[in-house]
Amino acid sequence: VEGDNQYAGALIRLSTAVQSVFHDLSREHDLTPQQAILMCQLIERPVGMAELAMLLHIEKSTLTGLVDRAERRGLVCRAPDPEDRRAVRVDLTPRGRKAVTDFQDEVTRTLTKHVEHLPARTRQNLRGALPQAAAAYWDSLG
Amino acid sequence: VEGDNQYAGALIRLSTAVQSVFHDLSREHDLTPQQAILMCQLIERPVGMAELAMLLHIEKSTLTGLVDRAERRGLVCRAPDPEDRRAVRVDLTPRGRKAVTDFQDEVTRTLTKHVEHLPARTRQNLRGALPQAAAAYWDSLG
DNA sequence: TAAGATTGAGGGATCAATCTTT
DNA sequence: AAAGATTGATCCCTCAATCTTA
Repeated sequence: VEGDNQYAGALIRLSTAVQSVFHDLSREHDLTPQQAILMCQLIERPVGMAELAMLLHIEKSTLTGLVDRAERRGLVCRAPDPEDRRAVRVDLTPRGRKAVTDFQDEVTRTLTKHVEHLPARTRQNLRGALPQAAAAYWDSLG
Repeated sequence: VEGDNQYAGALIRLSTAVQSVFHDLSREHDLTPQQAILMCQLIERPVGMAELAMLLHIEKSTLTGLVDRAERRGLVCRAPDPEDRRAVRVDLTPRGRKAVTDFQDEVTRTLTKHVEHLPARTRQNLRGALPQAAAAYWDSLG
C-alpha cells in the first residue's frame, strides 16, 4: 500500500511534467494546447466534426468554437464532405501542417532528451514497460 | 529515431490517460481539476499566494480567481499571515480537507488498479523505473 | 425521426497590465 | 521593490435549444 502511493505519485509527477512540456512548447509555437491537440488529430487525414468531438472527448459545441478560432487564424479549414451534404470535414492548412509537425518534432525531441540521462538499465526498462503501461491506461479510457 | 517516436508517443498517451483519470475523478468529487490541483498543494501546510502561484506555474491573477471561487464554495480560506501584515495564507477548510483527501485516495486506488493487470515482469520494471523517470522530468521543470 | 453542426447562456481559467499597500 | 488584488480580453467547456439535411 505504501508502494502504491509511491507508484501513483510517480505516475502523477511524470504526467504533470509531460503536460507541462506540451503546454510550454505549444505556446512557444504560438498554439494553444487545445489547438495543438486538435491539429495532432488531423495529421493523418481530414476528420468530421462529430468524430473529432469523440476523439477529443469534448462536446460538439466546444469543438465548433475551437475550430472557429483555429480557422480564423489560418491553421485549419472546413471543407464540405462530398458524401454527405450535412457534414463538414476539418483539415489542416499548409501553414497549420507545418506548425503542427514542427511542434510535434520538438515535443518528441524534448521528451526523449531527458530520458537519455538516466542509467542504461532504467532506460531499457522504460522502453520496454512504458508502451504496455500506456496501452493499459489508454484502453481504460474507452 | 523510430524508437524515440514510439517512446515519446507512449509517454504522451500515458500522460493523457492519467490526466483523464484526474479530470474525471475531480468532477465526481465535485471539484474542478484546477481546484483539485490547488488543494493538493495545501495538504501539508498553508501557503502564501505568491509561493502558491509559483508552485502551480500560474499567474497571480489566475490564482486570485481560483482561490476566490474555491473560498466561495467553502473549500479553502484566506488567513492573515502573522509574520507579514501584507500577506495572506491559503488553507484548507475542514470540508476542503476531507474532499481533497478522499479525492486523492481514489486517484491512487484507480491508478494502481490498472497496473495490476500487467505481466509481473512489466510491473516490476515500472515500479523500478517510473520514479526515476518522474524525477528526471520533474526536476527539469525548475 | 435521427444525425451533423451551430448558436446562446453561463461558469471557469488564463494572461497581461495596472493599481494599492507595506 | 514586493505581495496582493483588480480589470479587460481571450479561450475553453457544458448544457440546452435550434437549424438543416438524410
